[in-house]
Amino acid sequence: MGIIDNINKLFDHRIRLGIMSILMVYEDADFNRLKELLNLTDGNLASHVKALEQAEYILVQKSFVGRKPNTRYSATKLGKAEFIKHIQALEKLLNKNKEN
Amino acid sequence: MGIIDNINKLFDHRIRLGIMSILMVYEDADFNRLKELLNLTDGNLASHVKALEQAEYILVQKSFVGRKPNTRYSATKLGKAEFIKHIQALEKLLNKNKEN
DNA sequence: TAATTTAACTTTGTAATTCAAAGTACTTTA
DNA sequence: TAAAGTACTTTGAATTACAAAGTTAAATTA
Repeated sequence: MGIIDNINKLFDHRIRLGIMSILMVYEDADFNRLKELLNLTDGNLASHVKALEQAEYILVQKSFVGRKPNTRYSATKLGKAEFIKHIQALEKLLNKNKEN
Repeated sequence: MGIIDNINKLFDHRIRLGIMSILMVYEDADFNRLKELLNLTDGNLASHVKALEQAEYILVQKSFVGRKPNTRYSATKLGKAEFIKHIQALEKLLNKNKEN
């Protein structure tokens, strides 16, 4: 088993990593907040959240805020667990052989 | 400026991240060591080290060890500096808003 | 000396990924 | 009624990733 095998390929991209790290800090974030924080086009954001949604790492909730449609995203239990595993794999990789 | 803009695209891939993290810990590593540690095919490893070499993040040194050809890779000053910047950007992203 | 092996690639070709831009549907605001 | 906002989907081009096979050159083994 290689040392990078525990790195989750879905998180091995700055945008999805960014989305998840935002959703680890905030309970939820809506489409436009993510778009602004990550500086993305609509289509690009949509495709990345879709990938995370299909993996069931995030939950999508549609509603109306006032009269406007609003889509909120939040990390699922699975998503949070996988994200933590990913970070631990990253840390392990980066701190490799500091002691042994 | 988005919060992921300081993530170096060259390092935004588990294999190249793995190569660099190895070369941050060890002065150098040869082709077969990297191949084994990262569990890669020859061609795949060759293409990733080439990308890092072209960016001048790693240095390639060919020699003979005993009677066998041997290719050693080491991180350049630039590579080390960029890697550290990348890790700091990662940490910043992952610890986002822990205090503010 | 001929065949095989090892090291480190390069080439090839396919598949997947990424992304901007444009298009869509619906609603609301001017 | 026109323009703008929300959240997409579609399109298409470019890039990237990867395994597998081929290559080169030297070394070893038969």
